[in-house]
Amino acid sequence: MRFSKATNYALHTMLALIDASPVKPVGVQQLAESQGVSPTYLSKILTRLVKAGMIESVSGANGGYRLSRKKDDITFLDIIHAIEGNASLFECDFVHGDECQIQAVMKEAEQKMESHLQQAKLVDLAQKQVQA
Amino acid sequence: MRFSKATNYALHTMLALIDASPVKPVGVQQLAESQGVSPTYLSKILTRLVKAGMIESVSGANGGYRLSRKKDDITFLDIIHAIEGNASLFECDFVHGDECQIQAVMKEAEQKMESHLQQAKLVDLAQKQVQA
DNA sequence: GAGTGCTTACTCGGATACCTGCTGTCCGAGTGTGCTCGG
DNA sequence: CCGAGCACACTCGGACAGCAGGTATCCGAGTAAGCACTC
Repeated sequence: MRFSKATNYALHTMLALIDASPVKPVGVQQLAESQGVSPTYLSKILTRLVKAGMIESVSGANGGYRLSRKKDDITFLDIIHAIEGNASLFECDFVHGDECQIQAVMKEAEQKMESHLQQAKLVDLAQKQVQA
Repeated sequence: MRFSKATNYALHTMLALIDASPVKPVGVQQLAESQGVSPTYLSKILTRLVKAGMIESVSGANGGYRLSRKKDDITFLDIIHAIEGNASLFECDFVHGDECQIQAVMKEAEQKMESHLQQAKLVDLAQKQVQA
């Protein structure tokens, strides 16, 4: 169980978009080049972020992607859920009486991680980079 | 990114072994039957737990598996690491200057989850089941 | 009665097959921008 | 000078291929317990 590379691409791309202008969109080619991914593949990933309502795409010449929310609203968890899905990390499909005690513990642990990711905002990292 | 079914099997099997006698081993067939898995597959999973030093196998007639540690020492994290591996959930293989800020946040979140899993012990669940 | 050997029950490990999901590519379609050309 | 039309740059979405890893099965080998049989 690992996070997919797509999640990594998505996080880095969002960070780049936060640093960029909120008005003028950034092209996929430029975003892909800075990460060493193929533009077509990155486009596929960004489509998921668009559907999640985090960014919006501008087609046509000088098109690209830009944020559709305020920077402050974007958490790690939002991006991860948009890419990986909202499904629980652990699912016990056995039929015990009542609920599975093991699953309960796993979900607690998962929520510990998620609460940290929900509190972490990408904009904080962007500011750090600017300061450096 | 999800936990594998093997992890679920391993956790349930360990819980069954904790409830069972610490001396007399439990056969794979019995363990597999209670979870609806094939014995050969479960055997493969348990081999990993053996290599991790959590249980030991007894071959021959009336053989099977039994704990090789004290019940109190067995945490969720031990089992998960034995099955899923110790690798980090998130790896950023890009070459930024210094370390990746994003990866740092992800590792913090991962550690939040792991610390919870390390503190959670299977023996507590076993007791709950006995009480019920 | 004791010891030897056979049968049986069980795990071990490797090899193998299947399938799902991630990763990545290709291509046709749609869309907006800017330029050109004719009136 | 103005507007229509064209070429270009760019994203969108589906279809498709490759690959890795999880899931599961099969089979031969090793091992210990229990029983029978012989001396």
